[in-house]
Amino acid sequence: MRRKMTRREDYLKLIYTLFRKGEVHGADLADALDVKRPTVCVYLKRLVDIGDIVMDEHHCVHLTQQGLQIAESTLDKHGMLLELLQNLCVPSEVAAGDACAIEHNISPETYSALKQLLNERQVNV
Amino acid sequence: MRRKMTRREDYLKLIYTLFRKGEVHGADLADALDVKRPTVCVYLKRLVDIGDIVMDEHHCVHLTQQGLQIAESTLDKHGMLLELLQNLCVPSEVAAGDACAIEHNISPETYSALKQLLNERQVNV
DNA sequence: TGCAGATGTTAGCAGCTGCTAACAACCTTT
DNA sequence: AAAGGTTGTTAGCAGCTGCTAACATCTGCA
Repeated sequence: MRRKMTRREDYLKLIYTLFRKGEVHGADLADALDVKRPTVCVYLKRLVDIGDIVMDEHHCVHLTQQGLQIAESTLDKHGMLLELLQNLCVPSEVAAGDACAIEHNISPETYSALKQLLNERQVNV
Repeated sequence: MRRKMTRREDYLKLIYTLFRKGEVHGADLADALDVKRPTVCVYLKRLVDIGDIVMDEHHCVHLTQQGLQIAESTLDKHGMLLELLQNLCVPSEVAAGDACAIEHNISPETYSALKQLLNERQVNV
């Protein structure tokens, strides 16, 4: 029943975001995810094995095509949920947390339905 | 960030539901949750420790006030999410799965906002 | 050059959730 | 009463995610 993509998606999402601002190191991820460096180090090796990322010679993290696809898909869901909740007047802080928790667990059908709902509401301002 | 109430809420929700139909045994829970009996047995002892349930002399499970409150709250969220998703034309099977995954992770603010949205949509049929 | 601080890595631990194997306890059925 | 089936329980294992302690590596500054 549970999809268990939470950790993987959280890492890839963050790597994608940080990458747009410059090089991505393990310590950056540890700070942003609020976990310790060893935790990140171990899991990054996992992501390399899975094929979501590659490490360059300076220990910088780079997304593969596969990792990029997952990151973008997750960020897309996150953005949609965040906008929708904000549109429904949920405070931004709370909406961000809920979007983050929900994004890993919605089916394509629910995604489409909520996105359409959001579009309708944004038109009817 | 994560609330980690998933397992507890799933058990209590199910116990509540099964209890309305008769006595609740570990084997019933194992069947319904699609896990093995030892898994249920061990976790039921945990729920007793936490104070969510009590076991009677025939090994039947009973919710305490605390467990009842959590079960009802979870079922309430589940029902709201299910109705909302169905209202948005998400197929019932899929909606049920998503409701189950989302129900453990929404803030009171989001709950209220979604419930209000559902009410508005049900009025405007 | 040499030290200090940041970063990466390894080893070992813990809690959660699940499993199988094995045994105990009970109940039916012959 | 013996045999078999269902249920409960215990022990030991595994995978996930996190931690600390300790060590290695690198980098910049004095």
